[in-house]
Amino acid sequence: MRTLAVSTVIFTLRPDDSGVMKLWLPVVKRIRAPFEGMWALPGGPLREDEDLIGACSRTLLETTGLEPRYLEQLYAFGALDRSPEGSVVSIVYWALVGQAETVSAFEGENVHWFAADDLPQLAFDHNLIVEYALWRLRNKMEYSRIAHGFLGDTFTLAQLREVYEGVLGRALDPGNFRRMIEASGSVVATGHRVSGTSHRPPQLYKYDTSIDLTDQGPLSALGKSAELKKKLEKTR
Amino acid sequence: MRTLAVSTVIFTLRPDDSGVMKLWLPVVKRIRAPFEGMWALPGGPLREDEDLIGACSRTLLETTGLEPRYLEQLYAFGALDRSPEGSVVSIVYWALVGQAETVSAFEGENVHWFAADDLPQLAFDHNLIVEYALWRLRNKMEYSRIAHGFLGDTFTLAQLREVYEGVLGRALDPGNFRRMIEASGSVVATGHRVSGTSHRPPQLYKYDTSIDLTDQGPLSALGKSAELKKKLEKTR
DNA sequence: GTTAGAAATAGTCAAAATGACACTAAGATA
DNA sequence: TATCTTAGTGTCATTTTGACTATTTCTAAC
Repeated sequence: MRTLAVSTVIFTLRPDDSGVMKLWLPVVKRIRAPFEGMWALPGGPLREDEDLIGACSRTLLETTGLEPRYLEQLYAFGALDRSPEGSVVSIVYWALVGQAETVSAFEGENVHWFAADDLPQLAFDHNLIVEYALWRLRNKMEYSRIAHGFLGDTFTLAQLREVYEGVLGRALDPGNFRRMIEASGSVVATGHRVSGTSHRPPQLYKYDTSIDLTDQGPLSALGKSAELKKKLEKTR
Repeated sequence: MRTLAVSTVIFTLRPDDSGVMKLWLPVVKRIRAPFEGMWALPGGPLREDEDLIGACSRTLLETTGLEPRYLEQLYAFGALDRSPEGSVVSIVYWALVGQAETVSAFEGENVHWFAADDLPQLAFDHNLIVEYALWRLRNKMEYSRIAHGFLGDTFTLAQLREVYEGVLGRALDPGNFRRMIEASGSVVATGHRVSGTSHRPPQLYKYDTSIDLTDQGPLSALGKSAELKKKLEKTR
């Protein structure tokens, strides 16, 4: 029988030396063959009694200490030559964590964070998987609201814009960005402002939770019909 | 160990009584428990020596006689309560076949085609899976070129438009559709025309194969990201 | 032949969306 | 009080989109 495992690509945003937001991700050191000693995506085999996303959350917490707020299936990799020993089908998820959550993450001998555009050689086909996850993240950025996966409950439009800029890798016009976000109606002003800045205090916003546009796979894709959505909750 | 299987949702387009194109898909009768006697998506367990897409093509050919021209991974379903007996992780693919290819398909006792919007109760969570595949198909229609998966090598713009209309479920303006397709540059005129129509003879087109925009998963997504992104920006 | 019908193809026009950029507002700080 | 910095607003030209109109080119009916 083929081995069945899960892995996760988890992204966070960190400012680099020049203050520009960049994508970073954690990898763990492999402690056994194949690829012993190399960096690899966190993950592990699926247990008898758990579903895919459960295995994902568990292995992620065990290996990195992270509990991402956004977790979505990326792809099932099942090429025969993926692993030099035995053949493994990996269901890969991708996730977003805010900077705040990363402080509770392990970091040291066995867990290390790299900039997504400066990764070392990883075990298996994990470099390819990261490339694909990056492509998906950037793509999804343009038509969904996943950006808040990087942010806290409230945020300024400048922070939201920095997320977009970091992910898309280019600067965006503040005025046009504001117009775009306001037109989407995905965000509501809290009425509060940030004080202590050396300039005009920005307003704090939060996501409008009355609508959810993030694609959590088949489970939320059919958001239009309420009954279907209810039915789907059960299959989760 | 969990059982690992593949299934496929295969779509084709057929005109209904009033000539409007509708989506149809084949299902096979289950010959053993669970859900014995019910209709289910074609598929089967993964063999030791084959990869995911290979298993998919094989089971599809064995059960329905179909060899789709477009085959893409949809999702991995792994909820614990999917199956009443044992727990199964299904890697589901979705596929498109042209009307011409469907003549070689089996049809009878054990294989039956249904209109996608008029499906019976299927085994397992297969109705849910079809819903998701439909959503993906419609979505993908708007930013990629999968439409030609339904067509032959050459086609008129009216035929291409009928594909879009059938999938999206609404009529499209012929003039605007032509403008959109021509602007995308995805299609080139062959110089030939269809004769024998009772009106002005339409030109035959073929897909510009110098670019391939269909997303065949992570393997082809790379290297084409620039074009894809450009395309995506255009369609937004 | 001539003409009606039907779809192919081309063209028009206003509304909406987008991108570049200027301008005003409101705080901290020197 | 002047200056700096970002928040937030407004403008304008260009592009895109949707709804329509007009013209072309065939077959079939007359």
